[in-house]
Amino acid sequence: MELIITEKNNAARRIAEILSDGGASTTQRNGVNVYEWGATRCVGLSGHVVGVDFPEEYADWRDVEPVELIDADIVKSPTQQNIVTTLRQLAREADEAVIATDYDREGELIGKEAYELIREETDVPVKRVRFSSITEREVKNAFAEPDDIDFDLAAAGEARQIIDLVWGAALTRFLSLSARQLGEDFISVGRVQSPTLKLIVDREREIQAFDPEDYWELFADLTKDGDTFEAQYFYDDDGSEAERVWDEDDATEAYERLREATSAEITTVRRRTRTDNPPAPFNTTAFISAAGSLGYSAQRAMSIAEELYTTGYITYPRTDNTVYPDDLDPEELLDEFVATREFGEDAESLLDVEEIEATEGDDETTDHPPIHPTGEVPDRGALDEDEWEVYELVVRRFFATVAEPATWEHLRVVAEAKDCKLKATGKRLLEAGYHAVYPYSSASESFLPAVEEGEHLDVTDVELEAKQTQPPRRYGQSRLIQKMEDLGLGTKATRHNTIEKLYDRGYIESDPPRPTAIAEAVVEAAEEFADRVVSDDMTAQLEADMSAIASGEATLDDVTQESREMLERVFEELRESREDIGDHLQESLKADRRLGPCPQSDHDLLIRQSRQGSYFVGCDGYPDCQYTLPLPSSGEPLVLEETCEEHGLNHVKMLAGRDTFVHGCPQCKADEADDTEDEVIGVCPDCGEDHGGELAIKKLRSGSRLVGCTRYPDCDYSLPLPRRGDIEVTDEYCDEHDLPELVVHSGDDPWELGCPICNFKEYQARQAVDDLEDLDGVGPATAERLENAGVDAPQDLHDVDPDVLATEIQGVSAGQIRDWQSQVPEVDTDSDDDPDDDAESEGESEDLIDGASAADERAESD
DNA sequence: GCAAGGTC
Repeated sequence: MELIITEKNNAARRIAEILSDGGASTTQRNGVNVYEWGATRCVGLSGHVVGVDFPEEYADWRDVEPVELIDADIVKSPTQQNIVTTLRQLAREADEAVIATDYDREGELIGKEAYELIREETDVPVKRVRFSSITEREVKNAFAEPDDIDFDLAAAGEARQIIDLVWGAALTRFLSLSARQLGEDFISVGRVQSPTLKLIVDREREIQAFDPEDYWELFADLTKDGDTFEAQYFYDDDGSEAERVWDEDDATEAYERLREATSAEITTVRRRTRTDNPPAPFNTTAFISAAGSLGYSAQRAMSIAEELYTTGYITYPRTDNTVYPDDLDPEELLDEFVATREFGEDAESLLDVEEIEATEGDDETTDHPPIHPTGEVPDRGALDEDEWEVYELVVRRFFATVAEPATWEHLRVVAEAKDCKLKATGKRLLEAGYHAVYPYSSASESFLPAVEEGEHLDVTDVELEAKQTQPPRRYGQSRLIQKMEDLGLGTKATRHNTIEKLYDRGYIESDPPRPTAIAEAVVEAAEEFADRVVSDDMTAQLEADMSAIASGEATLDDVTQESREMLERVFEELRESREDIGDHLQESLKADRRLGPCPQSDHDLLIRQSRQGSYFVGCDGYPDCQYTLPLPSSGEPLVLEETCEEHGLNHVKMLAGRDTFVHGCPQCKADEADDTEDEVIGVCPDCGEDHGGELAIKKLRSGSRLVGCTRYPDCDYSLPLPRRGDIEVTDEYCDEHDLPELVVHSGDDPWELGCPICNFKEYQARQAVDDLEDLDGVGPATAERLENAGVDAPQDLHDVDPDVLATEIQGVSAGQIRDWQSQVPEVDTDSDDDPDDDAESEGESEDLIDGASAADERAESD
């Protein structure tokens, strides 16, 4: 038997299809797809299936001095047990193995990892095939002439693994221990994340240090035959044109002169035709950047692209390549779009030209083709709105790369009035070219009337504008990813994750990202004691070392030993300053939680955490000052830059994934609640009969709203209400619960929430279905199939027999169902479905409802 | 529990 191993399942499936001429069948072993035809088996890994780590005795951070990690052994162990087991089983049955992982350095290492697993089972020959795109020609050619694994190249990748682990783990533990930050809030450092963070911190330093300068600009309206256009004053500054006037007296003088002018003489008219070339094919960075200008975060853009890739609509989204492979025939691909409603016309217009030639970018690599549509075109209804928008972007980018250039006419006009020079520029699109199929890059025209030299135009309006120079702008996510690529930081597959990691670690917040105080402190500490780890030099050196290993000029041991010695020297410096560093880090962590002055003492209010883990606002002067304010019960609080004018407190944002919201000033929120009367809407279903409790719309000091019992805290019946919007109590009543229907007014569309009990029940049902998608390997489509089969919530999985359910649902194996079952903790379900049972634990919903609950109310009376 | 790199 011949065994073929690829880097991912998708590649295995397609290679099997090609080599078997469509005759391969799929079976599952240990929940892993294996493609079979004749005497061949093909299996996909999931990237690295083994990982490096320290031996177990180094696991406890408190027991081990961080410096000991430098010379600790490093062990490899399976991280994807199912796949490793399957690979071992298949290896035992094989007479020959072929490694067909991706054609790049990491692919070589993943291939070598597979090789080592195979070698533990058998001595059969192991070959290596390389191809840059999974097309029939490339794949068949590669398999016709197999090569050997490049062990030097794989060793280069291993050196990276070792150096990253040793530096990252040792320094992360050192900083975390010195600041006494052990649990979840450890302080991380790494070769890629830290220089990326420094980029953001350095930019922030520039912004902080920026000293704005005053300047003035002058504009005059010129009119010809009723057509008016704006011209800007300029002067000669050492041979170059300058528009900004730095001296106020000069500016007013020019202004006075221009105001006296009634006409201006055109002295120069210059026309030029400019060619505007279509963009290069998408690699990952260019794609993220284009999606960024449509409003998608890097992370979101990539996750949509991955979804489109796995469903087969676009090619592999992680690529450095900007040159289409020879196999790609643009005409053939365009043909696939001709019959479609959305793209038909554009595709046809592109096919209209004599010869189609695609653009090429500067980067040509062997990893994968540039991102382009596969030619399998989805129905618009098969995708959600975001997916369609991103898909259309990829299609149109491909269109643009095979379209004609655009041409522009640029017109520049210079006029003179009272010895003052004025200029204006206009541009007109002569040939739309690629803009006709790619509406994302700007093609806006600016109008100038046709004027001739020597002509006199009326000066109708003159304006003097006082301005200030602006600090540099913060990097947006896509700009940051671009910078990372320029500096060689991270890879196409990891850059967006690195940025996400900085958010998760509390190093940056908002978008564009702003560094927190702890981020600044970490960068400062690293700059002083471990400059390498915040510099892109470390990556540059590592790349050079890896090249040396790959070419045989150096060995893995040489390179890792030298790196370890360098880290030893860093630790010699660090040892002395451990306490100072720790103090500084702790002070910065506090600064990130500081809101502003306490109204009852000279101290500051801070965000604090109760012993039960809930967040509240408390005074730094505690226990002398015991002033507190509540915070919402869901999410992690984040201090925003913006402050409340009335109380001088920073606004607070509650981070809770999709349900993140801005809470605002906690003092304002508490005051609002104090000033709002409860509004009774009906009888409490729990205690109305026995004790006369009533339900009322309540506003809590934590900012939440709820429908709760007036006998609180004796009765804690409650239903959630949305956080925002005005609530209208209508005179229509719910037959079942005898409560008024509610309508929420916020924005343009009123939201008919209805009876609060009915609403909450629906919300819980919806939530349960959504929770299905939180299981690994369950997407929207699978969730729907599960729901149709009667699994409405993750808990329901415990009531089914995997073998039976697997026969009912297409494409789902019993193994997968068992895996999902293991992801859901089994709890004793309360058969009583009284709506307030779960009110306390429910989170916030996607549309407006929030988890206002009895827990909130309790928190305020504490 | 640390990194960065794969992939889902």
